[in-house]
Amino acid sequence: MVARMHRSPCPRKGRTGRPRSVETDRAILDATRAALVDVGWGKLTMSEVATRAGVAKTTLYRRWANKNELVVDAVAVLFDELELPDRGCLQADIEGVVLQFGALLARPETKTALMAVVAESTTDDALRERIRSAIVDRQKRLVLLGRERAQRRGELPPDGAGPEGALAATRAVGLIFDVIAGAIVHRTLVSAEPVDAAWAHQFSTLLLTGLGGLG
Amino acid sequence: MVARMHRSPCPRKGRTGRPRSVETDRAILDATRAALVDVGWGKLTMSEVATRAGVAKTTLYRRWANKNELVVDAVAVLFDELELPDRGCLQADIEGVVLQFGALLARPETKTALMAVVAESTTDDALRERIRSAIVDRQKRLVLLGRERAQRRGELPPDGAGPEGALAATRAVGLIFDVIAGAIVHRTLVSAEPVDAAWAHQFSTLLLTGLGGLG
Amino acid sequence: MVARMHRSPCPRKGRTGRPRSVETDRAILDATRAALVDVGWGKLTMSEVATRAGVAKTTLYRRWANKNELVVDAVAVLFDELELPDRGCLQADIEGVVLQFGALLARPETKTALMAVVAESTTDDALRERIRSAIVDRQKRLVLLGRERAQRRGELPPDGAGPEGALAATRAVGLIFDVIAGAIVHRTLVSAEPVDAAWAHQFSTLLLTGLGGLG
Amino acid sequence: MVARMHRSPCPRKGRTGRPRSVETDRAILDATRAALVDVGWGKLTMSEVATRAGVAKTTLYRRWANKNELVVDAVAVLFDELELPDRGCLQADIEGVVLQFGALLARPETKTALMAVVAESTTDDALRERIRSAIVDRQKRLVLLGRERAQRRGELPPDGAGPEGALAATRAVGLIFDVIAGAIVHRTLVSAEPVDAAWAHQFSTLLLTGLGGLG
DNA sequence: CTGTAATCGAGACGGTACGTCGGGTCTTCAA
DNA sequence: TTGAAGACCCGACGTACCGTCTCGATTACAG
Repeated sequence: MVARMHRSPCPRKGRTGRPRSVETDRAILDATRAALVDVGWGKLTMSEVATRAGVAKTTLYRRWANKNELVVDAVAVLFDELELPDRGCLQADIEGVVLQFGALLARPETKTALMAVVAESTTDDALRERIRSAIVDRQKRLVLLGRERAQRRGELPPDGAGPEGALAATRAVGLIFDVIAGAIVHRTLVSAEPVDAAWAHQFSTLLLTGLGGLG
Repeated sequence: MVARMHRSPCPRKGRTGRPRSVETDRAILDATRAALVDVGWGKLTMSEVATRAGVAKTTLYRRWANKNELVVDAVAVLFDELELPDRGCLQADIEGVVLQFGALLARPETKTALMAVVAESTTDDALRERIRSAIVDRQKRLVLLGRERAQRRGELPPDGAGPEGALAATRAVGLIFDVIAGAIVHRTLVSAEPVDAAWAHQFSTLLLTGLGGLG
Repeated sequence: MVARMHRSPCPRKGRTGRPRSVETDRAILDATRAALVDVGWGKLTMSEVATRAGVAKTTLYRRWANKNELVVDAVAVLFDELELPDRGCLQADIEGVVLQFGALLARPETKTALMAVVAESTTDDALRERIRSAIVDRQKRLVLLGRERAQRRGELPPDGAGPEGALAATRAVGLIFDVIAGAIVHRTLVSAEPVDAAWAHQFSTLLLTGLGGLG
Repeated sequence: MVARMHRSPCPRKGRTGRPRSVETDRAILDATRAALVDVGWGKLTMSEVATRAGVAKTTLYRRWANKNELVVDAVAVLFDELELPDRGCLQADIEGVVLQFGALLARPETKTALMAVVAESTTDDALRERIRSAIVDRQKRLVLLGRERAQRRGELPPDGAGPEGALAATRAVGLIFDVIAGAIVHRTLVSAEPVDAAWAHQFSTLLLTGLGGLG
């Protein structure tokens, strides 16, 4: 385990020396997103980000070990927007979150960066962990919440009792999450087609009633 | 439109001079995959590929315009393995293809490269087109085939008549493809968990019966 | 002209606030010389000096405007050792001072730093002035003293009378200084050979009797 | 001993690959001297040299390991100008070469760079060797030539016979070289005064007749 | 004593240059 | 014309120092 001094300045009491500027933090993340919009992930450079943020390259590297980690943090805050307002029934809830996530992925900064860092994470465990905690968990929470709400409404059967019931519930949440998020990502990035109301409706129908329901 | 002399050696009749070695082609693609396994997409370099293939960089660039296109071709051939043997019922067919695609994505060269080039394709139309023709269409074909087979078996309702029926069918195939491929990619790369028989079964059940069926 | 607050703490009367530590001054100059010995001029850094002196970089810059000036002062004190004991005759006096200066230049901190700051001084007038007052004048004084002593002994003709006599004397001192100091510096740094008793004798002979005396 | 691939491409017969451009060599050295004139040694950067030469930084580093070695080579060619025309008598010969060398050192590119690389050479043996072969030996040759000519004229006693005679001659040449070159360097750089005809005359007189002759 | 005004250690900061690396092109020679 | 070798231009990398700055914590001397 490397002695990571990056991130989390963690303003300890006995801290000496000049403290890190919090404005600088924000300026850098904002600049990163702006640069992603303009030049995309592939052409994104640390120098460019530094220049846009009005900051020295050194300052970037003091906080983030590399481009990947910076971008994860820059993009992560966008996922805080995601919410799950109660629209009365499960299908409406699903369509709502699908549209929200679709809109988020339609933004150029997300589109170009998200899969890139995921690809990098296949050979970088620290990065994968950062993605999980900064992005994935934020999304999974919504699936959990929606499922519980539907169970309260009686739209979905309650979790089985005992430990194996809890395990099955966890598995189900994982599966549903992969299906929903995966489908949206795939349509947006691979198929390159928009996640609109029509698609969201068709998708939610499939999810609720299975393949037979599509006809 | 750039004057693409790349790819498609297309052995024209009146072609003069020394012909390109086909062994060289294979050696390069093999070296590319081997390098992907060892260093991942992020650290992959053209020089490295050239060295491994025992070939000069010039030779690479004579055949592929850039790193992205080379990698797409190197990975694309792996997708030729995918088949859809008739296992008797729709659910078994789905589970079979899910496991096949899961196994393919479990290979490090696919895992690290696929999403990387997809990410690049968000800012490179030529690359997106190459991905579509070399990879996506190969997969979509399987969805189409499986659906037709299930319709012949009576497991799924037949396409509606007339042009709007055909359109609905196309939409359905697109949706199903995004759901299946998206779920597998997401589980493998983002959730970083294996696509095994249990998961394949649970997923196919969800797909066939909808959320309610999970309980 | 910049408002130089550097150097010369000059304990003014009405001075309030915490006074500068004099021990710190010494510690810094010692650390500078030690660092020069270890890493040479080219690799010398202010941070390194600060660390060795157990002092913050700020403290250095409060006292010296830059690396050059610090090094000049650090090296200058070494030139205070130079003396001109009366050895009875001019040649012995010359050989004595030549050996002293040779020994001084043989020290690694002097060797590596002296010509470096001289080189810098070609594009920095303030630095040249500092070198002149801190180093050059200390040496020139010896030439002046030796010449006067030799004139008293009758080994050299007295200065001519009147203003043009004084001018000629000044010119002669400058010339002699350049010849002696230059020869020693050149032998040490460029020819990279030692200034030992034999060389000192041969050199003093040349100086006293001219080229013909070498045979 | 490091495997130095720098310099001396040494166009071997069986050489493959694109050969190094000789024009590039010249362009770089010219650019180096021009940059020295404009910004001085201290502010000289490899990037600046590369830009001026219309060349990539990589190309510089392929040929020279660092700034010091590049500058030595760039300055060295200037020393090829030095000659020793026969002016009839020893004193005139000396004054001629003194003025030539003085003029050379008065050029800003020489002034700022020469002592800088000499200073660096105190902690870099490879650099010292390069300086010796590229610069020092070119100058020493002139001393040797002048001495022989004066001996033929009868202005200086001939070398003693036998091996100890040869040794003494070598020592004398070394001494004379250090005295002449050292005096000129010292006057130019340290005393910062010009080497003009008057000084050259006074200096040559001192060299020929000794200190007594100055009166 | 107590406030004021400096000093001090620590370290963040904006810069500038470093020396290296990789991408993609071009040049030479041999096959 | 292909192909190997490698020079070349370009641009980004991540690091190292520079000299400045902002902190909080110490001092001395003045009132």
